Amino acid sequence: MAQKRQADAVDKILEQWNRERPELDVAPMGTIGRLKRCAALVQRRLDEVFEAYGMSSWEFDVLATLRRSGAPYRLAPTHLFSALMITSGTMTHRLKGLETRGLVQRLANPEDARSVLVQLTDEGLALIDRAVAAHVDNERNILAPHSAGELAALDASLARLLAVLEPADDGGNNRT
Amino acid sequence: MAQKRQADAVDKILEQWNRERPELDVAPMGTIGRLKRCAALVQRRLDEVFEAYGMSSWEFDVLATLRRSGAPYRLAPTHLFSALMITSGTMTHRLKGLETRGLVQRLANPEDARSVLVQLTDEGLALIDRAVAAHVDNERNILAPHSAGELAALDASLARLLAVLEPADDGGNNRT
DNA sequence: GCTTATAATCTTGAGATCAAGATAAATTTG
DNA sequence: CAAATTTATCTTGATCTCAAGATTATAAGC
Repeated sequence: MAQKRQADAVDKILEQWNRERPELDVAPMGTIGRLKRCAALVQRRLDEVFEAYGMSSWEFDVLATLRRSGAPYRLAPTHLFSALMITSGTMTHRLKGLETRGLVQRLANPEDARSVLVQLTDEGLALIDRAVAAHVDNERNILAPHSAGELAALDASLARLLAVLEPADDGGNNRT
Repeated sequence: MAQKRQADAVDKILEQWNRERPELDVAPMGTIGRLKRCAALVQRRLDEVFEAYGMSSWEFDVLATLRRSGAPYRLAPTHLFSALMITSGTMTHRLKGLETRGLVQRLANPEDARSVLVQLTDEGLALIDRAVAAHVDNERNILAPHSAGELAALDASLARLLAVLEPADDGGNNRT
């Protein structure tokens, strides 16, 4: 048997349910509870670096999506909100803020007058290029306590879970 | 070597970064990206059941915390917002809504006039007792495509990650 | 070329959340 | 016991988000 690990916050929740509702098999709560809790705690650590670069998590997400699309760092809002799993209205709001800060600019799309193209400004490009390096370092630090083998196992497990969750996802945030 | 799995949305993001910033080792982005994406996709699935019971995710969380504390299903707001990783102001707002719906009631604490005790009403107890059973079933269905061995590996990996993340967490949402 | 349907973006209104601080009670210190 | 500190909750103001629908442009059918 594997070494018994110390009880964490999720184990305590499961114990409570076992006492109160012993007829329920709450094992799935453990796995999903840990998933959610890990994600929330990791997000807090990520936010620390974003704050150091004067941006919020959502600003990083938008700028990074434009940056990794490659020169000329230009995408339609529809592409952006689909990729980021948010609604079109939220995207409008985000772009307004980023444009006010001078990090992106909106250009008319010569091929489709309904749409618009969002492009990183020089300033936006410089900011995200610095921030993303610090961000990956931060992520590496967060994972640093784990061995390479542990990380490979975690990544493989999450990839299998994602493979099951993702096809069912229609990206259904689009508002038309 | 393990069988090569099909590329998922996160793999595509990593490929883009490798092309644009080949000097960065973005492997940590893969693991953390999958963690966040799995958590977001799972949340959507969970919300479907909450909606079927006329509640939102946060309402479920508060009622479930009270329920699993055991009879008389009564906790102080401080305990609740600490357990739920939210601020005190958010808790006040949540309790107002739940009290308006008649699912909880607020009682004066005879032992400490600064504080208040929140208790499930009969209606709140009946609702959460039905909802939690459906919720666990839903979680079981979400994980059903995976073998017992896969689930054990996922749970063990997440537990190790959580063990590293959790001690560093001071639960620092309290406003005083 | 009209008419209808589809598509892309933006607007509006409501709700959730946080940070900061206000209020008030209990506790500690001298 | 009075003052200062700590503790528990609530209030305020700002921001983010979504759902629904308005606006405008393109595409398809006839």
